[in-house]
Amino acid sequence: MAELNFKEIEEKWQRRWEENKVFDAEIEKEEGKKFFLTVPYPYTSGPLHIGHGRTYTLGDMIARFKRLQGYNVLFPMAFHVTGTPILAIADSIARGEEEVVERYRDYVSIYEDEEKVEKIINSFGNAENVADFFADRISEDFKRMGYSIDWRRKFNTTEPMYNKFIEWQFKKLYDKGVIKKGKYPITYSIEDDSAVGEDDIEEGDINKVSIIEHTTIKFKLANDSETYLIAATLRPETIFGVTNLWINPAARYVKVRVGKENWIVSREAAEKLGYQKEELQITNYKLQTEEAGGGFFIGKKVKEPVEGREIPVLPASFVDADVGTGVVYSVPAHAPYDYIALEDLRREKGLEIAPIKIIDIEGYDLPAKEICERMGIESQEDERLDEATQIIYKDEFYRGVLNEKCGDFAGIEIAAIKDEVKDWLKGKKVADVFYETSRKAVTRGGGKVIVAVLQNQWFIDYTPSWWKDMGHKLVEGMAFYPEKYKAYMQDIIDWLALRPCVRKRGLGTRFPYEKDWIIESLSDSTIYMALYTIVHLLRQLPVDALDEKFFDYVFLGIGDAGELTKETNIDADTLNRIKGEFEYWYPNDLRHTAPPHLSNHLVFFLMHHAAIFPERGWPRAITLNELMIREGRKMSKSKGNVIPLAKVSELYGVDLYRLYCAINADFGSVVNWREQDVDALRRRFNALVELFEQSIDTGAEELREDELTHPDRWLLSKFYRKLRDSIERFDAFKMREAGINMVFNLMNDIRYYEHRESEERRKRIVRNLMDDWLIILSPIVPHICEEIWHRNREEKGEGRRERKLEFVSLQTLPEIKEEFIDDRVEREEEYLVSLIGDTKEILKIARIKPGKIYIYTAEEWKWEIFRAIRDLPDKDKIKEAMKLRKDKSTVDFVKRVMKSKLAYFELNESEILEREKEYLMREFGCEIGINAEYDPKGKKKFAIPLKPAIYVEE
RNA sequence: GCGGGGGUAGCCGAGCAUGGACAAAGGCGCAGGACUUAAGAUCCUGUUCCGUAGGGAUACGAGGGUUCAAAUCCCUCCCCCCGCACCA
Repeated sequence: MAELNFKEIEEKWQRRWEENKVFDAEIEKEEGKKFFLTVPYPYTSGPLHIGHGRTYTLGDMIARFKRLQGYNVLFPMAFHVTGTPILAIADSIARGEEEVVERYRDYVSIYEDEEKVEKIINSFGNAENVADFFADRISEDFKRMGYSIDWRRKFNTTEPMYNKFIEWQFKKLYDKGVIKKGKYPITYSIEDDSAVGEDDIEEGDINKVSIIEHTTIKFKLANDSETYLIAATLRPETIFGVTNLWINPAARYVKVRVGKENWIVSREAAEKLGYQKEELQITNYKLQTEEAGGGFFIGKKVKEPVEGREIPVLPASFVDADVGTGVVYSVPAHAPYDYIALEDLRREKGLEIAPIKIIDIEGYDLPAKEICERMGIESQEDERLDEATQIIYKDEFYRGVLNEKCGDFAGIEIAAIKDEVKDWLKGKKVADVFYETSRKAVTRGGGKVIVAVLQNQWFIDYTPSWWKDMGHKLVEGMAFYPEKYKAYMQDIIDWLALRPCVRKRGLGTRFPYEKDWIIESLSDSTIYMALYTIVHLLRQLPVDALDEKFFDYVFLGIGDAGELTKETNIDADTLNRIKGEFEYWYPNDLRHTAPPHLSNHLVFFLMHHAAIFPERGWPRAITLNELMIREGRKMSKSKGNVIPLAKVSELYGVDLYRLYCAINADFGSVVNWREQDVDALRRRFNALVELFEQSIDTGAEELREDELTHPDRWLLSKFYRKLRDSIERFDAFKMREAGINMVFNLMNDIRYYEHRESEERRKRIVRNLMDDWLIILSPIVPHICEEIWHRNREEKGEGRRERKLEFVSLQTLPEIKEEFIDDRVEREEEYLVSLIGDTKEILKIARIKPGKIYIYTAEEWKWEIFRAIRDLPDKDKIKEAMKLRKDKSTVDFVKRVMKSKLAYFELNESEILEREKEYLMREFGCEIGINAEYDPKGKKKFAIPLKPAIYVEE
C-alpha cells in the first residue's frame, strides 16, 4: 500500500477550501438555521502551543459538525493586541534584555529562516511589529490546523475601526451609569513613573506581586501633641495587646506633614506614602543624623490610641524600614517576633515587659511564647520566625476569640471581627490604610516597585442590582457545557463588584471621557463578537462614519437610516445591509473557551451583553474545555516543554493531533499529551485510513441488500446504531464519546466482522459504510476525510456535482438507516459470542483438546418459565415458577437463572446454532453436536435460556 | 479560609447523574502465541487470587450506613489538585 503523505493532503485540502471559499459565511436569503460560533481571539505576544490549540480545535470541530447538521455557520477569528504585555516585551527588546531577546529569537525561529531572524527581532522594539508578526503567523498556524474560519472578518484590537466600536461600548455603559471614578491602588514604578503589571516586574510571572492592605495606627509622642509615630500592621485587632513600639536603630526616619499632623515613618515609607496620600507633604525633616540612626527615638514614650497607656519605643533589628512604615507595634503575647525581641532585651538589658494576652485560643496559653519554645526559636534573627508567625496567625484567625481586654469586641472570633476592629479604629481617626507590595520587587528595568493610589481611577461598577438581575436572567436562559459551570457563573455574577477599566499604559482604545487613559484589555473584549458579523463590510466605510449613532442604528436599531445617511454619507442600502447582517448572525449561539476565563472574560462578556443588547441579542451557550498538559506536567515556557502549534503538522500530522484532542479527554478533563499515547493513536488512525483505502484501491463493490448475511446485518446494525449515538453525543458536545465510538469501537467491530467473514467481504462492506462514516468523522479529521471522500468518488466514476457540494465538509449528516438497526441480529451475535466464550473457558479450565462439542439448548418448559418470571422480583420467582411446574428441577433451574442475571430476550437458539454450525466448527476445529440425545455426563439439565449447556468430549 | 474538581487494577483513564449483566470500557505496559530470515508493524490469548466444566473469593482512598444488591446513594475521616481577580 502506498504511504500516504499527510502533509501533502493537509495542504491540498486547505488550499481547495480556501480557493472555493468553502467557509466564507454569507447570510442566506431564505429561511434557514444559522449558527454563530466564537472562540477567544488569541493574544499575539508570541506563538501559540498545542495547549492553546485544544480550544481552537474543539471550536472548529463544533463549527464543522454544525455545518453537517445543516446550519449556516459563521466561525470567525481576530487578534487581541490590547494591554501591557506586548508593550512590555517591545520595551524589553528595545532595552536589549538578553533573556527576552533570546526567547523571541526562539519564537521567530519557529517560523523564519535563520538569516531573517535578527532583522525581525530588531523590528520588535516597536510593539506594533510584535503584534503584527505573531498575528500573521498565528493566522497561518490556524489555517494549517484546518480550521474552518471565515478569514475575511479578521481584525485586531488596535485598529481605528475597533477603537470606534469600543468607544461606542463605553458610551453605552456610561449612559447606564456604571462607569465611575474613584481611588484605586496599583503597583507602580517610581523610576518609570508609571503603572506596572506582571509583565513589567522582574520574575512577575513566576513570583506574583500582589497588593496587601496594611493598617497604620497612630501613636502620639508623649510630649508632643501633634506628632505621631505611625506603626503598620496586618493585624489591627491585636492593638489591645500592645506593649511597646519597635524601631530599627539602623534605619532612617523622617517627619512628614499629613493634614495637621506630623507623622514619623521610615524614609522609604515616606516615599511610598507620597504616592498614596493626596494630602501628604514631605517636609523631609531629618530627625537624626545618619550616625545617630533610629536610636533617636529609643526610650521615648508614646501613647497607644485605645486607652492612652504610655508605652516605650524599643530597638529591634527585625524591623525593616522598607516594609510598612518601618515602625512596628509590639504584641508579645501573640506575635512571635515581638516575643523574641523582648526576650532578647530582657537578656541583654534586663528589661521586663509583661505580655498582654488578648486572644483566647484552645491549645495555647501564651501563643507566641509557646510556638517559639516548641520550635526552638531563640533569636530574632531566626528565619523560622516567619513560619511561626504564619502558624499563629492562621490558628488565631480561625480559632481565636478576643477576650475581655478588648472591650465591645470581647467574645468574638477573630475571623468575624477583624474588619470591624479595623473600621472602629478608622472611625476613631487613629487608623488608616497603607498599601504594600506582597514582596519586594523591581521592574525588569530595575526600578523599585511600590504601591501607588490612583486618585481618579475609572471603574466599571457591576454592583447595581438591575444589572446583576439581568446577568442572572441571561445565564438562566443559556446552556453551559459542562453544566456545572452554569451555577458557578451565577455565583461569579454575585461576587463581581468594581473593576478598574482603564489604565495609564498599554495598547488599546483611548477612554472617551478622559483621553489620557487607555481602556484595559479585558474591558475591551466583551462584546466584540458583534463586530464579527459586520466587520468585513465596515472596511469599505470611512472610519469617521463609525460614530455612536452608526452603531446605535446597526446594533440596537435606534435612529433612522435616512437621517444617518445625511450625516455619514453612507447610503441607506449599505446601512441596512450591515444592520441586516448583524441581525441575521446575532446572537452568538456558542462561545467556546476555557474555564480560567469564567471569572473574568466570560462574566464580562455576559454582563456587557446583558447591559447593552436587548434580550434577543444575548448569547445562547457557553462550552468550556480544560487545559492540556504534556507527559503529566503543565506546559510552560519556563519548563521548556511546549510544542508550538506551528510544529504540529510536521511532528504529528494535523488530523492525528485533532483526533487526539477529540478522543483523549472530555471537555471537562485535562488532556494529557503523551508521546506514547500519540503513537498508539497514530497506529489506530493509520489502520482506519488503510481500511478505507483498501476498499477503494481494490475497487471492492458494495454489498447488495439481497446478498446480506447474518454477520453483514450485524455490522450494519452496529454501524448505524453507533452513528446514531455518535451524532447525539456530538450534538451534546460529548466529542470524546462520539469519537471513540466512530473510531475505536467501530474498528473493533470491523475486526470482529472480518474474523467472522473474510477480508474480501470486509473490503466490500466498508464500501457500504464509507460515505456515511467519512461524513461523521470529517469534523474531527477533515483532511483525510476529504481525501478519501474524493478518491472514492473518482473511483466510482461519479460525475462532478456543483463545486461546493463536492466537499465532505459541506455534506449534511447521513440519514440513519433505521431499518438496519436490528436488536435481534445483535442479540444473536452476542449469544454466539458468549457461547464461544463459555466453551473456551471450559476448554481452558478442563485442559481438554475437543474431539466433539455438544451443545444443549434449554427445553421449551424452561423458556416458558423464563418468560413468566422475567419481571418478578427475585423473591417471588421461585414461587411463581412452582405454580407452573411442580418439580425440584424447577427450583434448581430458577436458581440458576437468578444467578446468571440474564436479561430476557426471545431467541430461537437451535435455529441460530444450526445456522452457525459451520462457524463453530471452524472456531473449535472439531465436530459440533446440537441438542443431541447423547448426554453421558448429564449436562443437559444445566441449560438455561440464552445459556446452553455444553459438554466437551476429548 | 472560601469556592471548585478529584482519589478506580502495574500506569493512564472510562464508569458514578438514573444502584443490579462490574473483576469493572479503552489505551499503555508486560507475558505467551501466530506471521516474519530477523526486527518492527499487525493479529490472537492472557494479565487480583484460587479452581481439571462455564465456578468461587477479594477488590474501586479509609471507615461506617441504607439496600435483596453499592465503584455508583448517605455520613465521617484522610489525601491530592485548581481559582480567589483587575492579569492576558
